[in-house]
Amino acid sequence: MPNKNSDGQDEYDPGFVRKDSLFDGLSEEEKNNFLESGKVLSFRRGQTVFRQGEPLHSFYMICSGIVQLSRVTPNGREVTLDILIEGDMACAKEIFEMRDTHMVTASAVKPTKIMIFPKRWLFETAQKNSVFAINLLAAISRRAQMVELDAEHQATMSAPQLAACFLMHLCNNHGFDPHGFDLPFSKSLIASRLGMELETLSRTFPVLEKYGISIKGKRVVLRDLDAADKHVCDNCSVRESCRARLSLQRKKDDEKPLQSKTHSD
Amino acid sequence: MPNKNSDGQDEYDPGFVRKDSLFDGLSEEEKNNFLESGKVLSFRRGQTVFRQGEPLHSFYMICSGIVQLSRVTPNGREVTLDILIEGDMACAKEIFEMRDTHMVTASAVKPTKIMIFPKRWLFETAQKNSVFAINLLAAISRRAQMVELDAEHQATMSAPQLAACFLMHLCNNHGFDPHGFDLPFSKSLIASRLGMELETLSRTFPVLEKYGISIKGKRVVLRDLDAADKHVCDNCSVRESCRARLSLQRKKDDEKPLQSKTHSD
DNA sequence: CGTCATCTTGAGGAGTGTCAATAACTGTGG
DNA sequence: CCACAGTTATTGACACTCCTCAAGATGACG
Repeated sequence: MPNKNSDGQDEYDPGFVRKDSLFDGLSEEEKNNFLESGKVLSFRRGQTVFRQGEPLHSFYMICSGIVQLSRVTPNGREVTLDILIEGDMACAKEIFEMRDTHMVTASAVKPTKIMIFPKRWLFETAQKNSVFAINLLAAISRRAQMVELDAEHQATMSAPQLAACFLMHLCNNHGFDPHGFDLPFSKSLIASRLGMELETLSRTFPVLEKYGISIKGKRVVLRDLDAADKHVCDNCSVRESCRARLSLQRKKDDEKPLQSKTHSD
Repeated sequence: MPNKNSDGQDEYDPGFVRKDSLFDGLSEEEKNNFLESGKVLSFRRGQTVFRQGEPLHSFYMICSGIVQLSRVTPNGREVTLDILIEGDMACAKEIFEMRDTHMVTASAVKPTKIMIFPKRWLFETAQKNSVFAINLLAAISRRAQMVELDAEHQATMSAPQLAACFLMHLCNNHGFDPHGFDLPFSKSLIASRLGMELETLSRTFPVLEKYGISIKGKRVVLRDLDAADKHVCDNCSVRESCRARLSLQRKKDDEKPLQSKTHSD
């Protein structure tokens, strides 16, 4: 259970600020100054962070946990647009688009801590601090590029390819060991994220064995990244990242044979 | 044929700077100052502006004409990611992502003029001028939102719905008269943009009659926007825009019965 | 050990992709 | 103005992928 301070909000742990963050290139002082504008809230598994159509007040950064971004389309279908993890941000797009309502619904997939900033803060900081503005541009651009690549995948890849690609990315983004890791969320969520039905996803798993990927229950093993690569996207260059991690892992294994980074939860 | 000045580049006509442009909120002086950093080049129908994989040097703004952005996927399939028109920009994403090569290929679909800025210029201007930076953030955010909505459509809509939605957007974006306009580019391009085969697109047209949309050759008539709306996306709120244009058109028709804005070429 | 949620497996059908033949349009040269 | 070739689009037949509905299987947890 998280500690609460006098305001009733959780104390924050700035450790989540990693990756290619908005605070890159800022002094520790500036960074901490910025972080004080936000407050950290905790969400239970299944709890809604914000809902599609509600007024948009804040900018969000995920400190820990997992958040599903979804939309209910006019036809009544639910689509998962993204699955956010530690270090990801939400609603920057909408804020700079000057929208006043949320386009998507965000809900915690597991216990999650989120840092929340007033949207005015984001806007004004981008105006005042050019380093921050450039970081924001980079982050939003990166995200836009990912979405575009995603759309390309949907258009050109089969269900098994999509699944393989997703698993490799997952391994990469979460820092899992390709030799074996457990899915951090349900297969239904994955299927929804990939724009396919759960049944279709299930049926891809036997096929993926051929690509050197095996799934038994929640357990995933990426055995042969080369084989996988033949059937999946080069663009993502996941293989390279995964392989880098693999050899890193091997070195670590040599040094401390007992260490396992699989469950970082 | 465009005039050439002493540098061999075409003279520019800043009239293309419309829409929710990067120069919003800047003084005429600043704006013109900025425009002087760019030069306008002309491209023939079919000519390549830049190619996927080539080094990325510039930021682009379309002055007139139509540009197809496409990618060849690792499987060898070509996907059309976007179709740019007057006022659209290209490569901002890639520049702020710090990429050094082009992700996509751009080619002129018809005779096209493009204003070209050094990528350093874009970067430095965003750093120096906070209004410009915010405009950039807005533009990239808007684009990202569109791509996301597009992906949602691909995932949830049938081929006829996609086609109907595309035609309504087309009418809207190009400022055509819903009562009747000619497609400004080939149906193959549209099919490729919608991630479907030309044959599939062709087969949607008879179906679209039911939705109040008729296509005969290049001629398109959006007869019943309400009927179309029932079968297409609410999100896009194309109907509203089209309807606004419809009543605008009616007023114009009342005033000057002979005017026709269909062929703006 | 039963209950609930999550997942797997099966059978059938709708929607698209593929291949191939035909038709319409576009521009060129006689 | 017409015949011609080249491009672009339509139409048909068939195969394949994925969705839908339905029935089990597995796993988590009290």
